[in-house]
Amino acid sequence: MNAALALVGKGRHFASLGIREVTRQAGVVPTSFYRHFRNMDDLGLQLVDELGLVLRRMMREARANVLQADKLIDESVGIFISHAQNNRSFFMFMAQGLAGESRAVQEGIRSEMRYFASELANDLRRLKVAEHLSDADLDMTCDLIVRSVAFSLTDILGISPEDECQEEQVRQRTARFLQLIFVGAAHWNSRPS
Amino acid sequence: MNAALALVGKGRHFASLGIREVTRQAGVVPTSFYRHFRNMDDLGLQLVDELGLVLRRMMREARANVLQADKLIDESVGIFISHAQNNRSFFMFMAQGLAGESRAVQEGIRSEMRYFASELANDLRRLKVAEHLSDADLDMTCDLIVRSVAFSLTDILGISPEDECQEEQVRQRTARFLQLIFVGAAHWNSRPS
DNA sequence: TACTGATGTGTACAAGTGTTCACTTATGTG
DNA sequence: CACATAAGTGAACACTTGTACACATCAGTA
Repeated sequence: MNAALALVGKGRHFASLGIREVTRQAGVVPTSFYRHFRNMDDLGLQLVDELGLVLRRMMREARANVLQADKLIDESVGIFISHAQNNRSFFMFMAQGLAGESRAVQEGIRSEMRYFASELANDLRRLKVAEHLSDADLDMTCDLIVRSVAFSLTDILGISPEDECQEEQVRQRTARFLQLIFVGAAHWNSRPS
Repeated sequence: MNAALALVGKGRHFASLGIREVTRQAGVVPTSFYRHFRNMDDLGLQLVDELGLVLRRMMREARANVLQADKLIDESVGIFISHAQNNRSFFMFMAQGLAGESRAVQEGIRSEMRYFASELANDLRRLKVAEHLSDADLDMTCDLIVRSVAFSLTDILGISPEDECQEEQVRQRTARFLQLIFVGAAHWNSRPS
């Protein structure tokens, strides 16, 4: 699994990886692959599981650092971006998998995102942000937030890891997206549709 | 190019396609490939160009049908979704390319999206929507809109083309995302950051 | 100690891959 | 018509690929 991630991190697309290629990178003979996975899709699924762990770690760190609501957005975006930089390969795999060729992997990542969004909704409720929103509307808002941040992945992963300048740009743009969404949520009841 | 699109439409990922595979699907001998493309990346780039045409057609149709601002969102989302259904393979290619392995294709699609967002900003100016926004803020808003709609691609392309029920669901959710963003934009100046 | 289950190894094979070369066949222009 | 240019062909090359099988090595346990 680390070998596959390493290749993805080097710019390869997961869908184009072969068993031999992965085992070669792992320093192991091709046949050993079958001791652990039935095929590449299987490996992909297990990677999704591990991706879940990474995301949960990130959520925990965010919850620990974001105590009051005023610096919520900048703080969270910062944590997200630094996690994306520190686990580049994982997040590349995630970005690829969203439109990948294994339906199962696709659904797995999508489900991780849904879980993330629902946890975010819980946190916002707890922080007494957006108390006027119905549960459904809050869920919708959080879904949009998670999607926007996920899309920023393509921005972050597209720039070189040490280009502080561009990174700062992405950080600010992402934060403004979220601010815009929050403003929308704050005034949502005025147009309950 | 049609052959490659056809394979993508069948669920394959562009990054995993080979020259022989594509020419086989095209009913042509492998060597003929080199008469038209230098390699698969080249083919991908030419597909991006054609994707640009598809998007422009879509924009033209949207401009023709959205005359007044009140039904703007529902109308536009409808047009987008019907185009996505009618050019499934093209939009699949687009979704894949955003995190694909060819940096050039990635940049090409991204640039199409930027163009789309800037045209959208023009239209909104012309329709006198959000007149209170600065140019930069309007650009930012349109960027977020385009991203949200693009993300909905993964939703639409993930469901079967004739599942009207799920399609309607995606349509409504996407429209509500956009409404939320518009509400945010309408009240943006109250928190100019 | 002897055994067992998990992991890794080496060999083998048939099939698929990208790319090259010299060739034929259309198509449209002077 | 003759001719240039574009498009397609077939054979050949050196590799790579997925997968199967029998065998080796190691850890931990009874």
